[in-house]
Amino acid sequence: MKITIKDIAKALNISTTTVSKAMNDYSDIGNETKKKVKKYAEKIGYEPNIHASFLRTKKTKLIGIVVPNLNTNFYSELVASLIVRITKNGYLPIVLNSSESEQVEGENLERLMRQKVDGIFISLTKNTTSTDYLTKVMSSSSSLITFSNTSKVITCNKVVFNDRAIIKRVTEYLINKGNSKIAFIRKSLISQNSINQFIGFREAHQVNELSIDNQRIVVSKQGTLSEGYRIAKELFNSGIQIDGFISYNDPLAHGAMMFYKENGSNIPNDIRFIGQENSEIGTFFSPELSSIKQNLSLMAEKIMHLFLEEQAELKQKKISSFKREEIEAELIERASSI
Amino acid sequence: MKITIKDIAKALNISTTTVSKAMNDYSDIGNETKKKVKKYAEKIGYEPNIHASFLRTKKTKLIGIVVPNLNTNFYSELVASLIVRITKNGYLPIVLNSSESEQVEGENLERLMRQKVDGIFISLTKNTTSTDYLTKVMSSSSSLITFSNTSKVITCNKVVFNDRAIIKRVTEYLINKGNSKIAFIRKSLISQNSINQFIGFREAHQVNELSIDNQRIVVSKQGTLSEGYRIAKELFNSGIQIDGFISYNDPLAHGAMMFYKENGSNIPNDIRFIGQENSEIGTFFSPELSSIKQNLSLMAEKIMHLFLEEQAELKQKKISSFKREEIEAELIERASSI
DNA sequence: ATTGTATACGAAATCGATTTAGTTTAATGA
DNA sequence: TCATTAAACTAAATCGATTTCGTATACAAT
Repeated sequence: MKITIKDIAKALNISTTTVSKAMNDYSDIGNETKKKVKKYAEKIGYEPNIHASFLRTKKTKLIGIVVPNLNTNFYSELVASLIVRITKNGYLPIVLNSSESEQVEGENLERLMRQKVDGIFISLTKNTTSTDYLTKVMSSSSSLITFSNTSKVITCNKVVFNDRAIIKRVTEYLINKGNSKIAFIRKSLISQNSINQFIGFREAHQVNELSIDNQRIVVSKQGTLSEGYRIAKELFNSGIQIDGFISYNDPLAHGAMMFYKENGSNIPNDIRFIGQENSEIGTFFSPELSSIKQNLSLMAEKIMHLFLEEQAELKQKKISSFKREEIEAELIERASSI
Repeated sequence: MKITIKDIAKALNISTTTVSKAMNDYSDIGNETKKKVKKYAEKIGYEPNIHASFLRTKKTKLIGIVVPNLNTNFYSELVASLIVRITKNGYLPIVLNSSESEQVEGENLERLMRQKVDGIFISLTKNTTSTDYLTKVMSSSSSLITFSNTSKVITCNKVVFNDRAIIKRVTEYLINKGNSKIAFIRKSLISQNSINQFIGFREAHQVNELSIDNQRIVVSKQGTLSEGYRIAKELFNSGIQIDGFISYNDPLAHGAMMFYKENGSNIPNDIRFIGQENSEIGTFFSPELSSIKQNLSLMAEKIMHLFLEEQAELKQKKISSFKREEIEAELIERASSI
């Protein structure tokens, strides 16, 4: 709240215009002057007032991040990874959490648009169906990048994992080991993320001419250890036999594995288990859990790259087309599925 | 980037001054006019440009949150809780992660000061020793609130758990059950948080005229399941006997418990275990883990309250004194320590 | 009739930068 | 020599609000 370009101008006996231009490397300012200004600015600790410059440039150097549930390993790690990249590039992240509520998600987007952030990175909640707010963002001044869980309907920049392909691959991997009664635990019936995974699951069955029993397809909202245990118990008590188990995270697989272990099943011979997110808990208890590992750091990298690319194109007034990046996830094979 | 007070002024045939004053409920504007202005503003979807108003008011309606490690259940839940309160009160959170690096922490504080946020909520890394940056913040325009892990040296608003008292209570609880060789796993030797806990641990021993064997005091950086297991193994292999175990989180206690279970120890009869953070993993495996539960939501509430209080006082130009809030943590007693 | 006092409103300055549209000076070219 | 051009700089407008200081009107009090 102290030092302004006026102070520099006065001290160096030049105009504020020159100071501003020198700081921003305009070509019509002499090199000598530039050096002089920058040196003096550095010396007295001048820092441009971002809010003042916004009025003319319309750039806030702010990026909004919206996630469905910050309080999960997956998203807290992904957000942490994004924060690093955002700050490294001179931006600041406004982080908002939708708590899996479509309404809160909409409010969050409105808040960010009101703040006139330069970009919005969003992963949708598993319940989101409407794309009204996203469309609003598209026609606002903030550039939009959807990631992880996005929408098929809207046309915009997207960075996703190869959900369909990896689940297809993993399912076939189980089928090839002789498993034909595979349980599949999904996050929701609506989210694109989950739909893609299920398509992969289905394709693997089709290719191998196996049918899917819908009784083995379960939606789990909590995604906790205890829910995994409960789901396994219910399958068992209902007499629904399984010889394979794929879930959308590790705690679910682990909880289910606990139940079947207690029940005398031999893992992996009787049932093979595969989780996702490759968390520590998977590696710690016996047998170690196979898990699909998503490279969160790479996803963060791609998101930031896409954003910076778009900013550069905007500057040159090029019309940029929307891109879709797909990131390879991989199976970490451990004792639970060998 | 569209509708401004000018548009409203023109449409209603009044001055921009009147519009601005009406929107901000100045007393020298008639009620009729206020209603008219607000109604029209609502109708055309006017929203004040925050950056423009900053120039005069010096208020950004931005709050910075700095945590040592976002990628933990503890902090991601606490941050999520803070975000809710911050947005509910018309502010927006800039979330930064220090990754347990004192240097990054300093950079984060500088970024937030440059952005001229109205407030900074920070929990220090476990390595932070210098308070230079905090002092800088104190003399800046942002009001500072330190929480969870703060510094003894600096004078500012603080919201902490009753670390000393709860650990003293829990330690005495074990002592009263006949345990005298209690292992204590701490986060660091430097952080105030950890120091306070250790003081409580020591006091409990002093009151009960027991001595502490330093070999049973271990610093764990990772705080993971596997590290808990490893620590237990090392204690055992070094011939250091224990009959109680208190750690700064649940995975550590759980990992250690696993080792001793494998080793034929009877829990809780031979060794009693107490973790912290009351996570799901603690309740799931047998025996269920006793854990100290911190009310993160209440902490978030207190932090926000302190901030709003200070803002109100600033407005009235009252000199506010610094407050220190202490939040009660409680022991959730389960099978591992009965 | 004159003064005083609320009440309701507005002109213009201001916050701290950027940017447009010149201006000055010196060098170049025909 | 005179017109051009390039390089280096600046005055002033601008972004979109807030705030200070004044003014006009109506009404009550003296």
